[in-house]
Order: sequence, then C-alpha cells, then structure tokens
Amino acid sequence: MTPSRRIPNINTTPLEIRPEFQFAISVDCVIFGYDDDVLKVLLIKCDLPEFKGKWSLLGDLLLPEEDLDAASYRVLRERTGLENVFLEQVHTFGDVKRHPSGRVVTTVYFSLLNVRDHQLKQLDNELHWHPVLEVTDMAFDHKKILDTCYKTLQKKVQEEPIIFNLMENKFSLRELQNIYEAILNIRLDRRNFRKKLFTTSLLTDLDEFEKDVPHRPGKLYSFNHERYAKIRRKTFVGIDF
Amino acid sequence: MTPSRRIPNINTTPLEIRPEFQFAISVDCVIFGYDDDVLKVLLIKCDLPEFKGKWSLLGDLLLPEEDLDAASYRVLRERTGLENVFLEQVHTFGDVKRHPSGRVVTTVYFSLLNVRDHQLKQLDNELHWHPVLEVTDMAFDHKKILDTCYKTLQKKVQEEPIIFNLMENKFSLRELQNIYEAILNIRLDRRNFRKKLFTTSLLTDLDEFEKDVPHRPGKLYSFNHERYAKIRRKTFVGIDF
DNA sequence: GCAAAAGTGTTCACATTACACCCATGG
DNA sequence: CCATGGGTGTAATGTGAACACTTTTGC
Repeated sequence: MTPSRRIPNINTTPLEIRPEFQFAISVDCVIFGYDDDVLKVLLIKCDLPEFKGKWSLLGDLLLPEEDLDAASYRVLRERTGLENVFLEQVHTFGDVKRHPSGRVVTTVYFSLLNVRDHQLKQLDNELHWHPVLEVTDMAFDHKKILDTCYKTLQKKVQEEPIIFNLMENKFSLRELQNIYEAILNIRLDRRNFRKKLFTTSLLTDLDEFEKDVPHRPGKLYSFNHERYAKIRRKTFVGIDF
Repeated sequence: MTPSRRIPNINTTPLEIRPEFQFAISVDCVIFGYDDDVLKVLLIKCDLPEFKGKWSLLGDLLLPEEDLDAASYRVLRERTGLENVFLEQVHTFGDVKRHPSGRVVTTVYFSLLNVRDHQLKQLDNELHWHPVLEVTDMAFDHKKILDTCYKTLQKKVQEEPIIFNLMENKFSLRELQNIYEAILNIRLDRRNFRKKLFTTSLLTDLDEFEKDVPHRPGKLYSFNHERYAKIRRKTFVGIDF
C-alpha cells in the first residue's frame, strides 16, 4: 500500500552505500561428473562445528575486484585444476539464516566436466565424488541447492547438447545413452535413441571402434560442435505445458 | 594450476567475514504487462548524473534482515501496490563495474501482472510502461538485463501457463492468442492455436461472450488452475536440440 | 449490406513409440 | 560355443502445419 511516489532508490538516486547494507557474497559450484555408470557430484568435507563431517559444495567468497562469473571460474580452477569447462549460473540463494557464520548470499553455478580429465588433479582427500542420487544430508542449504541444480541439469540436457561435456571426445552410442539414462533416471529404447541422435546429424562417425570390450565393439563418434553452431535453433516455437 | 589441498573456504572453515569482502546487493524487478496489444515493461526515470534521463528497472538494496526473495516482493509491492503477483528469480548480475556508485551485485526477478489491476496505484509520474520492443538504451546494464528477462519470458510462456498472469480472469481466445503473438513476436495460425489450447483442457468455457465489440463477440474462457495443478507434467522427456 | 472477427475440419508430412532378430567380439 | 552388447527396420500412432469458407455482430 505504499504509494510509489519518489521512493529513494539505488537505481534512481545517487546513494551512499553504508556498511550495514553490505553483505558477504559467495559462489558455489555444483560440479557434475559421470563415472562408473553413475552421475556424480564433487563435494568437500565441511569443518564448521555446526555441520561437522557433512558434505558441502565447493565455494568461496567473492573478491572485491572480481566479477561474479570470474569468481565461479576461480573456484572451479582452484578445486579441479581445469580451465575451459562448462559452467553456468543457476540461481542465487539469499535467505537470511542460510549460513551460520553470518549473512552470506550465494550465487550457484553448475559445471559439467569429464571425470577423467580431473582425476590427475584430485589430490585433496577431503574432496570426493558422490553419486547424486545417494546424497542425502549436506551442510547449509546445500541439499536444496543440489536438488535445484540437478533438476536444471535434467531439463537442460534435453534442450541443449551439453551432455558431451561429461564425456570423452570419442564415445560409443551406448555410453551416450547410459549418461542420458543416468541423468534422467529413466530407461530409453536403444533403437529409437540411436535413430534420434543420428537425425540430429551432430555426431561425426569416426570409423573407429571400442577396444578391449568383452563383446562386439561399438563404433565411436564425436560431437560436431561446428555443425551445431551453424544449425542451432535461434527460436523455438511450440506451446506445450 | 593451484593445488586443491586445504584451501580455506567459506563452506569448510569458520571464517570471519571482513568488511572488505562485503558488498551491496540489490534486487531489480523486470515487470511485464500487456496493454494496447503490446508487451510492456514498467520502468522508472533515473536521476544519477551518469545516466541522467535514462530509464531503469525498479530495484532497491537488500535490507540486513531480509530474505532475497522478500526484497523482490517488497520492491514490487512498493512500486505497484500489488501483492500475490507472479514473481520469479531470473539471474544475478555481478560485474565489478556495473554500478557507478560502487560495487553492487544485483539479483533480477521478473514479474507478470495485469496492467488493469495496477493502474489505480500508478501515481508516480516517473514510472512508465514501455513497449518492450521499443526500449533501446537504459541506465546501468539494464538493457542487457531486460533482454535476458525477455528471452526467459519467451521461453517460459511456452513451457508453463504463466501467460494468464498478464490477463483478466475472463478472456477470449483472440486475446490469448494476441498476447502469445506479442510476446513471441510471431504470428500464429488461428485454427491451430485454438485446437492446441482446447486439447490442454485447461480452459473453462464460461458460456459468456465479449460485449461492445464491433464484430461477432467471442466466447469467454478462464484458466483452470485447479486442473493444471492436478495434471501438470512432473517430468518431461524428449531430447530435442 | 458491409466490415470485422468468430468459429470450424481435413489433409499431409513428420516424429515418436513399440517391438525382435542376427552379428561381432572376447573369453 | 557362449555371453554380451552392437546394429538394424517397420508399422501404428500422434503431432504440427497449412489452408478457406460460413456465421454473427455493430454500424
């Protein structure tokens, strides 16, 4: 019921920003990987007395002269040693009491990486890959954050070819299908899956085959990024709810 | 290349949050309305010397004891007098230099409301509805923010029945189609549109008709929220990119 | 009776689903 | 030769797109 006349405002009026209106900001990274036929998430042990022994996401405080996106890349780099990895903002969590040390608003990013690339750098005992479906309680509001990011991932793998970030450059269709099934937590028909993927014309047939498998080796493919850049839909139209 | 061993961290170690690691946080609301056959956005004149006379979003600083979502509801309430309006977080913008008064990280929400409900409260001369497609330059990074929210809106109206937030309770199919066309900025086939909407079985036929139109009056419908709550898809599956 | 929009069905192309058998390899 | 997954095609069904004429009202 406040009348809207002339409310002083950060967007309309030069305003001195006083200390009591300042907050800590963190970024948290939900880092997904695929290993052992299971979708996993990279977590770290929490030492805060309130959450002793629980697992938490990888995050850090935003630095004074650092863009928000840059902070998330920094966390990812510091923890995995990897650069040029898929990383995208998901949501910001800003409840007053979400962090016991004080008010911390956190912007959450999710990342997809190939576990094989990362293994070399995984020196820290406190860092572990956890099957996403088996993670139960976590420190802070991190379970809620993980759930949000998992849903975002499930939605997004169906809309954009981001799943290839989880895989080796060369893969068989079975591997690709396995990852979809692990992420979506459903079973897909093998023939229809292959047909569908081929009609995208985004797979390059490498004329190579799997090795050392105890059955008929599957053909290997790679994802054709150049072609996707060309043919990707600009705007999709179709009301559907 | 930083090794990942034992980096002190907001999530793992109790950490005193020092003032130099604190920032102003704002919320900005991108408030969409539909009027005069055009999708509009509610903007306010900016008085900062750097952006004299430019238009900006409605926003304010986060308060110390206020949840982030609550802040966005407060801004919406203060500016429109409306409660219980569709409001959803979109993205957080945190570049170092995005605000000339200092470091301000902003979390952006988008809102859909019925312009008719709002008109009674619109007392402030500095507040105006602008056709979304005609907004060019804005203060701060607000044009980028508006573009992001507009794209989110375009995507989301196709996935969820949020468009009804922009409309009167009773509407004709022509009005509904007009709003879709205005938002998506395309033309839709009238027969196919009607067919599609009827097959959702989410429209209640009110057995009433438009009045005072200079042509054959159309039937009026309302959106069946209860039914949608029941039949809404939990998980959609269909790889498509 | 004219202007303006409401209301209505069919056809075609394409996408999705369900479903079963033979093949190539390692052991 | 056996176990394991690789590779393949078709029929039925459902969905999206294109398209034109009659009806009802206000003026």
